[in-house]
Amino acid sequence: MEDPTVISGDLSPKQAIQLQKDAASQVITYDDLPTVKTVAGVDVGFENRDVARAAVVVLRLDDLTPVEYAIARQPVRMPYIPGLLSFRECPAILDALNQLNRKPDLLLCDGQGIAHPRRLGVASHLGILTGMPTIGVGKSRLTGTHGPVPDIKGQWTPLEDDSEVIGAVLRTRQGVKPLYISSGHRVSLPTAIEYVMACVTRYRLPETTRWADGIASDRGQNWLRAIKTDRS
DNA sequence: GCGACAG
DNA sequence: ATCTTGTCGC
Repeated sequence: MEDPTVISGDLSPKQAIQLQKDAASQVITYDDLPTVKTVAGVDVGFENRDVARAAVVVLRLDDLTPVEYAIARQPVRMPYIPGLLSFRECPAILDALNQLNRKPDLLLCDGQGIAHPRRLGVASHLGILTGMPTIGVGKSRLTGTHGPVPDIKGQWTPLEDDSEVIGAVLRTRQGVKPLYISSGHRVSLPTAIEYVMACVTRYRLPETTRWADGIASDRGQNWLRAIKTDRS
């Protein structure tokens, strides 16, 4: 393994796991990010199981207005294996990110950050690959345990693995299942929670994720015409 | 050996 | 992730 972070071609599960162990040591879990003016949401949808469609939507943090988006389609190379999600989705995401005119200051990814068996969920892996600050926003648990979460918007409970805090189980809205937040790269857990809440309005998912979901999935056209694109 | 298991 | 209608609750 020359560069332990590169995803080149198809890897066997064993190779992928070894790469994760090597790359995990490069993850930064303290705050090392610039002033955040724009936040992007990234998500991947699938067309007929064999084509991945990644969507990246950049929003202004102050009013959560979308300012730019990009979509990338790529043939699927790896199957979905719990713990190895990034190898399946990152190629398409990187492609979409490269299409942006201006890089966002922060990335909110669907899936875990360091709340992962080897501390390298898709958000952390994407952070290492791009060098960008990232946060993991999972809709369900991959690993770790936690106590009950108060049913009050903004409240959270630590997610831990062997008495190590790897994330937070956050109630983004009363009466709905909580979200699993964790540091991706260059963002601490407290800061991650703050930014996620800053992107939440009246729904369970932050606006970044809602926009990316909509565009990555089928009815993307409906969401696209709602964006006043400033691209040619 | 028997579960658990992001999207 | 994706397949899918109506329905319960604030």
